[in-house]
Amino acid sequence: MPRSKEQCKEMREEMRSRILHGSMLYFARNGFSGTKISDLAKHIGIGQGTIYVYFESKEELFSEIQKMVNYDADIRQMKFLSAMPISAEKKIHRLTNVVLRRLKEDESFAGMIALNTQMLLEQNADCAAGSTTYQTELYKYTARIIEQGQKEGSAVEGDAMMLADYYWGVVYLYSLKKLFTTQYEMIGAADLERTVLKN
Amino acid sequence: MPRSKEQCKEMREEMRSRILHGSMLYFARNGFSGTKISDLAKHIGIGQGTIYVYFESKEELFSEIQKMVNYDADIRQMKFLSAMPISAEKKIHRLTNVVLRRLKEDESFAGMIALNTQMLLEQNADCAAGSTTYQTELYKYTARIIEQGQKEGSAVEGDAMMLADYYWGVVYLYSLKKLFTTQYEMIGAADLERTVLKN
Amino acid sequence: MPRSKEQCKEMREEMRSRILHGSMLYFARNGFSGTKISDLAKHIGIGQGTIYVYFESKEELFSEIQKMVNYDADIRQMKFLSAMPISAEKKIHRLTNVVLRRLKEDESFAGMIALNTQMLLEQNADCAAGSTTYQTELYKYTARIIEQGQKEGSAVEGDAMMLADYYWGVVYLYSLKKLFTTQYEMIGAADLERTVLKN
Amino acid sequence: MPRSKEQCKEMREEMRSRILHGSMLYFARNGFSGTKISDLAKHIGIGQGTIYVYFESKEELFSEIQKMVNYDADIRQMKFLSAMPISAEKKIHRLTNVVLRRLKEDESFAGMIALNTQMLLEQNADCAAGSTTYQTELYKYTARIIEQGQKEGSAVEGDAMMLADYYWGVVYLYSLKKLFTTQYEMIGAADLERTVLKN
DNA sequence: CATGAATGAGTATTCATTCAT
DNA sequence: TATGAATGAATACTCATTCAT
Repeated sequence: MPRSKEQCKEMREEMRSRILHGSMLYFARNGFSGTKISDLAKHIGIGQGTIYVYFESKEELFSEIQKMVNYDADIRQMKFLSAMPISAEKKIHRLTNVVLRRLKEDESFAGMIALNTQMLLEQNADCAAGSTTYQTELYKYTARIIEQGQKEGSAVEGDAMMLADYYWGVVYLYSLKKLFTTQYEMIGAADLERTVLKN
Repeated sequence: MPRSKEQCKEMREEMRSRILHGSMLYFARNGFSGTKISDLAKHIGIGQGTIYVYFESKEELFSEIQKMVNYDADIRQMKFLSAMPISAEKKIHRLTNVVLRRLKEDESFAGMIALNTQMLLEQNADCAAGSTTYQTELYKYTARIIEQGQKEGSAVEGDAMMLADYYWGVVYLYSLKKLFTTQYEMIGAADLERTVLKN
Repeated sequence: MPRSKEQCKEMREEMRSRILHGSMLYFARNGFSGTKISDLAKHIGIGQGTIYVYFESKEELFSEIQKMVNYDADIRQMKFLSAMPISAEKKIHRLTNVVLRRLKEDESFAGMIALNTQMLLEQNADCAAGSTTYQTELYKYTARIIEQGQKEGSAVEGDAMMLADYYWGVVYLYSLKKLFTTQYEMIGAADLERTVLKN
Repeated sequence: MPRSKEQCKEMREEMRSRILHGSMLYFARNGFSGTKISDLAKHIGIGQGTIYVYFESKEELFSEIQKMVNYDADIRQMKFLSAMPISAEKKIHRLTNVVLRRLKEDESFAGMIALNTQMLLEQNADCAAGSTTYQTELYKYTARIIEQGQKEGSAVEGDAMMLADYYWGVVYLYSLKKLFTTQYEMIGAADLERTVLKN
């Protein structure tokens, strides 16, 4: 018995994660059918077969990536933010700052947003209400903040859910820019906030 | 030879156009690699071989579609609009009304916007300045209107080209909604205009 | 080095034998290409790599199995039996009893017969007279008994070698039944003997 | 519209049949996992893709072959034979003659028998009573003849179904010889009949 | 011209084999 | 020595493209 069970499991977890993370941007950029397993493996720096040690099929890999990008740390933060005892305007400032900073620094964040939003789009097409609670949860808390802002007079009028959708839609838009264009100009906080805030 | 040359040519033109239009939404929805010629042909209601009578390859078909959606009627209108002797605010109102009406009524318009924007995104990635003058022309005239608005005090501050890009980005966003989701809520004129107009 | 060389060698021999025996039925049932090393290892209860410590390749393992099932204890017994000073009928009774008893009790025997016969079949196909002396030796002594029986009037007429082949063919047949079917009815001695004996 | 619908359908039927028949012997000889689609296609003289125009997968092709070799012309003949107003001995003579003649002349017949019997063997293993009514039907009518023979005193004693199984088992045995060996000696009628007939 | 059956290059997936531990 | 994770050559399967009708 060469390696301890624990070491083994750790290694497995690590490789699985490596594949998952290494694939995410690839899928986000090229879509499902535009992504070749052979390219993917080369890009990650592993053999093609290795992918099939960890995932049943290309489809399963993709679906696991979708699950991964759905992870709820963000949701909890949003829930927390929405419940804070500060003005909606401030909340939106904070949210916007966080979002734009991550978008600037972290390509993975852009990939996550892109995959999530695309999932949401395609899933609506299927009318299969599916598992995409992530976005809707995120939207729900964002809408809550917007409603607070509407009461406080800082947010624009209109259906809060739709406005939340608008806000995150614009975030998606600039995620795409981050993913696809090399020389792009990131949106400014003021511009993004204008989707939901007056003035 | 019973039919005249003209009739023949007409028929050819008609079939070509049928393929082009029938493919556009398909490509807009599924992307290049997500679109199978066999599905496409079935969807259009013709044989697979027929496509190859009119187009050299899948790539040529796609590129012809891209050329088609680039057609310059829109550019001329924008040029005309930007040059009109009215306030920028009014111009933006008009533009927005036209855009939203077409988006509501016409799925093809959504497809056009989607394909154009995707082209722009991917092309930047390639750093091949390519043929996408369409968008940039459109953006240029939009930027011109925004600059006018900035002078008049109705438009928000910032780089006009970037704001134009933002405006059309949001239009792209709701084109995607139109294309993918069945039960979607179209953005309102006020929300769209807020990308570039104050208040 | 705590263990003696002998112990070591013994352990090696033991594992080698374990693999050989554990694989035999698997190959007999699923054939060469129907047998996966991974399944085999799982079935034996060892790691895949272990097999390659003892055998160069899947092919070598298979060929070693074929050698093993060819082992000559049986041939010597047959030689001995054929030379005994009793009637051919009695010899065939004895042979049949031994064969049917082993077939009933021992799945490995069925596997051995199956592999041997298949080897014989496929080898003829290759026209490579190969190493399968086993069967032919066995057949030779069986044929000798049959010839004796023909002189004594107890055996049916015809080419003795062909009748031997028939006899063992039927044994192969019921080996397959043993290997593949759970609820099967083993052939009776009288039925088997009728391949070569009158009455 | 180039070809008439009928012509088209005919061509399809013909190619399907060509694949089916061209594959049968290949599968009978090499088994499922020993058969490569690429080899198969080369052997039939068609492109690999063509196979997938007619069959979903290698498995489906194999299962369609199994259905094909199950075809009931034989069953009807057996039913007819078993019901004829002649002695069981004569019936068995006729059956044996027909079977041996076909076995001699027609390799496909050998393939059919081989596939059918293997199916029967493996299916019993699965305990899935499956669709293999063919063999059991055949066995049933054979058993009926044997029972008649037992009453008439020409057939050996014992469970008629088991004897039928024995008879056809021997036919399987010589089918394998036909399929695998080039220089083989076909069993004689008397030898085959001795499985079920006295003397 | 229009078709869809046939094709093979390209892509996904499997599995015998290797190798670090 | 024994292991099982990693590998890539081999294999199954797909799909853009061709071509006979």
